[in-house]
Parts: sequence; C-alpha cells; structure tokens
Amino acid sequence: MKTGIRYILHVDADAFFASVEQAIHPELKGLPVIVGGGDRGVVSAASYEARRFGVHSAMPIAQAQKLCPHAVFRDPDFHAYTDFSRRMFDIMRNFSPAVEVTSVDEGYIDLTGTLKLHKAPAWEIAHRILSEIRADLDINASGGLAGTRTGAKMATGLAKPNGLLYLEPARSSQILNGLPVGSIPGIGKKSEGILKRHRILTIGDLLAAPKPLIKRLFGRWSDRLLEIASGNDSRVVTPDSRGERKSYSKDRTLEQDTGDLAYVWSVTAGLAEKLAARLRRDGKSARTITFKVRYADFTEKGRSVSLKTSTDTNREILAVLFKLFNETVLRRKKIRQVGVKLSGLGGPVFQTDLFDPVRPIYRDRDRTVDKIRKRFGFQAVRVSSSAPGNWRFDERDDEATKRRPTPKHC
DNA sequence: TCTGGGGTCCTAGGACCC
DNA sequence: TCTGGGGTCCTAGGACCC
Repeated sequence: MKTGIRYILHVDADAFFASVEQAIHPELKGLPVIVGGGDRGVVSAASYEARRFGVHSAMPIAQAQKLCPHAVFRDPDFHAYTDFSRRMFDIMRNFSPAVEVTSVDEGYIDLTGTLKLHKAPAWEIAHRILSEIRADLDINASGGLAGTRTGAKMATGLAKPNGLLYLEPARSSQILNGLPVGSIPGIGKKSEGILKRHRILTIGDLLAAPKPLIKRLFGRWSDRLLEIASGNDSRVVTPDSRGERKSYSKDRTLEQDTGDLAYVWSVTAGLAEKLAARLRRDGKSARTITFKVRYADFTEKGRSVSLKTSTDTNREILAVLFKLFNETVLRRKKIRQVGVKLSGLGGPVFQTDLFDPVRPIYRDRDRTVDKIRKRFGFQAVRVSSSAPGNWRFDERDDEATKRRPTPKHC
C-alpha cells in the first residue's frame, strides 16, 4: 500500500444535460431549461434557473410544468451529451492519464503523480481543469479535491454549483461528520430512512452508533460503510475501470395504460429486436432473457429464463420472450410499462451454430434487417415475427398466473 | 405531483453436485 | 436411520446511481 498524501479530484458537470442545451443554443442561457421527454416522463436535468422554482431531476414532467410553466422543455439529445462528455474527459486527460470515467457527466482524476510535471499545487491544477472545461465547452463543472475518492465526491457535493472545494485531510472528518448520512454514496432514501428511525442523522451519528446495530442493519456492507464514513477509502483511480458490460436492457412506458395485449406485445417485441441488434453489432450473445411488466398501479413483475446455449437471433429471443410475456402478464390489469433485458453475455455464437444449421440463416436475415434499419430507421422494416396476429395469447386466469411456479427449463 | 431509462450490485432460497 | 457442509447456478426482487 502506498503511503503519503494523495490528491484525488472528482469532477462533476453541473446540470449536465441542461447545460449542454444552453451551450448549443445560447439563446437559452439565463432561462429555466428542463430536459426530459414525454408527458409521462420525469426530469432528467434542470438548469439552476429552473431549480429556483423547485424543479429537480427525477420529478415528474407534469409537476415541473406546474412549478415552472414558462420553462423551456427539451427532449434529450444523447448524441450531443456524449460528445460533450468525451470532450470533458479529454481535457482532464491532458493533465494526467489517471482519469476514471464513472458516468457521462462525472469522473475522477488522480493528480498525485503529476504535481511535479505541472509545477503547481494540486489545488491550482484542479482550478485549471475546471476553467478549461468552462472555456472550451461553455458549461460549468464543479470539483472536489481530497485524499480519497469518497472524500473528493462528497466535497464536490458541497462545492456545487460551479465551485471547487479542497477537503484537507486534517479537517476532513470534522467537515464530513456534520453531513447527513444520505450524502454518503450508497446510502439512498431507504437506508437513510432506516437510520433516521434509529436517530442516526449525520455521519458523526453513524460513527458514534454501536457497531452491532450497524451490523444488524446493513449486514456485510456495514464494514465498508463505516470505513467510508470515517474517511478511509483506499480505492484508487483506475483508468478504463469500467469493466465489461453485463447486460442490455430497454424499458418503455406506454403513452396510456392499456390492456391491449397485442399492442403491448408489439412494443415488447420491438424493444427486444433493438436489443438483439445491439448484441449483434457488438459481436455478443446472451443466455438469459428477462421480461418485466409494470401495471397501472405501479406493481411490478419480472420473469427470466436462462437458455442452455447463448443466442443472438431475433427468432430465438422473441420465442422465449413471448413465452415469458404470455405467462407473466395478468389479463385483468392495465399495463403501464414493459421492459426487456438480455444478460449472461458471451462472445459470438459461431461454435454452437455447428449444431444448429438453421441459425446462421436467421442471423443473416437479422443482419440484413439491422442494416436497412440503420439507414432508414427502425420503422423501415416490419419483421413479421413482431407483428401482432402471429402470436396467440392464452386465455388464462390471473389467480393461476400468480401461482404458477417458475418454469424449470425453456 | 403522479412517478423514465440505462445500468450495477446484493441477497435469499432452492436445486444440484461433490 | 439420521445427518453434514460447501460451492455454484438459477430466479426474483430490491436498493442504488446518474
């Protein structure tokens, strides 16, 4: 283990999606901008002008409209956000190769090794990084500088918006102990609620609480949690540490709650075809297929099945998915949202094709469709297998569906 | 007020194998 | 007749993050 003071900077763009919209469309500067799609959607990002009206991310769009009717509402433009994100991290990499991207709008940079090179204290380099982001991208970013990753991240939270805070190791615990437990990364609403019931409100309270209690509440995680809370975090900044992807998923909230199974299935099949196309594009295959439904009353049911061998063809995926769909969906409830997930990922499936001579034929057909759709849009090709009418939904009793045991094999 | 979409990780019980 | 324990895979569901 390396000793000595480390300097880790956490960088987080402010109201990222909204800021990018304002950078691309300067006429939006100074105005409340709210990014988020659809009548039934939620706010993905709200500019600080909009936040003054109480709007915040994850809030239903309908509510945001009431709070701030004069705001500019925009659909998300992910291409633009990805581009700005790449440019932000490129700027950071000019200062050190030790840059770890943790999401589209935030990441870490370890400045410990580059202090000599830049002939300046870490604090000043941090300043320079944020200034360059501001100057080149025309968006604001905030930063937290500390000796640990968690310290840096929490410092950013205190620095926002458009600020930089250095959490000096000597004073760090003094500052952190006063913060609410919910500001610890990994403590969400649920855990915060649980702690609150035990009168544990701040990080200081958490550290002072009897250890067995914390152990009882959080099990295995309690050790990590207490370590983080006390400012001990030995995780280093690792470039490209984002490992292999584990799954592909897509969810769609319908425009209206409905009991029209044929329609809901066509939406579900469309999601699956898009996921399968991504799978083929990335040269991967999946073994586990999951279907998920959310009803109008917000209850959810998921069901998944693992195949004996991986697949990447629409035909196989849709066949399995239909089974799950047919067995899961209650007939008397209105449906709000459906989702599909492909997991248990592996490489391409050539080997197993040896035993299944038809599969390559279907895959060729899929690839042709993928190409046409890439050029002319998803709607350009209607694959007969996803059309309603080709699938038969059982008449089934909802009570029986609820009781149905998990199918062993598929 | 009426609740998105894309992910990751964890837990827990049962099956199955050694 | 009664009684093991560990490891791994599978499914379901939940918490959390941005």
